[in-house]
Amino acid sequence: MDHQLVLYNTLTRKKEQFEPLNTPFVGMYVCGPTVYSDVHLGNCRTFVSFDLIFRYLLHLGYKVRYVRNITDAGHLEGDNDEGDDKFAKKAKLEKLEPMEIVQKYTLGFHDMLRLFNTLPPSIEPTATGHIIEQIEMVKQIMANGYAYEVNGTVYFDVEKYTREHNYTILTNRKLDDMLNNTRELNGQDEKRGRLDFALWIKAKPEHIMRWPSPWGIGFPGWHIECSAMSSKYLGEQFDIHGGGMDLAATHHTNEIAQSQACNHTQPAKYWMHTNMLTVNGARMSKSAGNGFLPAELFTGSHPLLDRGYSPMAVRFFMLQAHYRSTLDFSNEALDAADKGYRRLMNAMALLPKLMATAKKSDIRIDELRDRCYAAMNDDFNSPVLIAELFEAVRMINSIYDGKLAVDEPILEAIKLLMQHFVYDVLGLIDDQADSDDFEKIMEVVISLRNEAKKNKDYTASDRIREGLSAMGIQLKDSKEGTLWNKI
RNA sequence: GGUCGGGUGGCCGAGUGGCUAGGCAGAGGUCUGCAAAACCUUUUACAGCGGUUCGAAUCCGCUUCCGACCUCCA
Repeated sequence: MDHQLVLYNTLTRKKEQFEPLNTPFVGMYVCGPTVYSDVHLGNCRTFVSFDLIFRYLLHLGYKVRYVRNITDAGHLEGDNDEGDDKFAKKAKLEKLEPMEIVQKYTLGFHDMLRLFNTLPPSIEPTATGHIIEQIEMVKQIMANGYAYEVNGTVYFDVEKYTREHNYTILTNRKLDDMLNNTRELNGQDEKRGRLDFALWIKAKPEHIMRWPSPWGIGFPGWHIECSAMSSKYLGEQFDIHGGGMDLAATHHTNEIAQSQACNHTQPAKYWMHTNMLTVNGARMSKSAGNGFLPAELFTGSHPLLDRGYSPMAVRFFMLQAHYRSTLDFSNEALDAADKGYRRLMNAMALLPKLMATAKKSDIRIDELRDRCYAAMNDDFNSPVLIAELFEAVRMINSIYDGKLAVDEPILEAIKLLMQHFVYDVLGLIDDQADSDDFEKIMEVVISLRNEAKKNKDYTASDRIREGLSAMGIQLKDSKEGTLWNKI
């Protein structure tokens, strides 16, 4: 691979040269959603971020196997291995089977991500589909001496693990502080150590999602599924493990411990964490009730939203910030992003209309292309990439206006550059593209208006323009002809 | 309380020891029947206080404010 891709590794807390374990193959595992409720915009940001990463790795020519799980079992309300099962609780609330809940929100999740134009992962395994693998992994961890069973529940022995390994390697927290700050053990707790977590949980009689195991009827703990499924599909060691930053401290820390205890190896070479979407400075979260649902986002039917925004405008908004920075949501910010997105798309629409007129042009397109790659190679810096692409937008507009002359090879290079970065890497598409029929109707309307203009019948031409404007179609006259777009 | 990350112009958001990020908004201009778009020019910055340095928004220290994680969340 001829590139200098550098990415930030949470494990080492610095940017590192990206060197896959087995070039050109790349294994990437990303923690997917727990499908017991609608995804909100914050969830989507994470998956859009990893979509950008996936797309860029593909663009560089890697053969990427992208695995993203669906958590459909074992995720309790309290992470201290207590509380109700999320699916059972929701099922009771909606008077449905737990798997109906899973199906409903899995479909909703897929619909939402399709609207954001994310590429589907190579494999999307579910926790319930891998109970056997999880049981096998728990057995191996026990055999290796890092887990113990109490009354049908199996716990991971964190204190034993810390004697040989660095449990907090991912977050660099001090174990003593964690021990002092962890919630008091309640009376009925069976755990030996307060940091121990459940690998397998005994099902109470009323618990619906249940499977037989060597320790009795029960269900898997939340963390074990990712360890079991990532090693099944990507091997005991793979390249990239990703997820939201909020997962690093608990979920990913436990994943590393489980894999290490089972396979005697670090599961992933690079750990990547995406930052949170915030609203008025506070994290968008399910419990805070400040999250937006798809329908609310698109229609603007939420108290915090002034109007609706298209999924592509929102994707552009997200990509204008770096994935490791928090991104603050506001109507003003979305409005600005929407306009910038339209400016970019209008330039893309102009691209096929451009003509090479010069024998030789002095546009330095190769320098611009180098800067685009440099931006993405620097830890997937999409905001800088977008800034560079706006350079190209200005070029495209100037060429169209006849203010800039371009020769054939350079014009082709510009087209290819935009194709690659706007469509392939950023994954943006024009959400206002219309059917051929509609395009043809508009051609007729515009030619009628231009005839009226030619005859200086401005009353007629303005009536046409105003009529279209009332429908949300904006006309733009120029020497080269009349363009239109929807507002 | 512990750990970590931030405070950049009207808004969003990159950058990071010396060279205009970019988008949106504002101002002026070119073009145009008018409008819009486009193009050109342009105003407003790096939380505060010290220190290092020829030079700091960028490094160091202190102060202050905000956020995240430590409890379910991407």
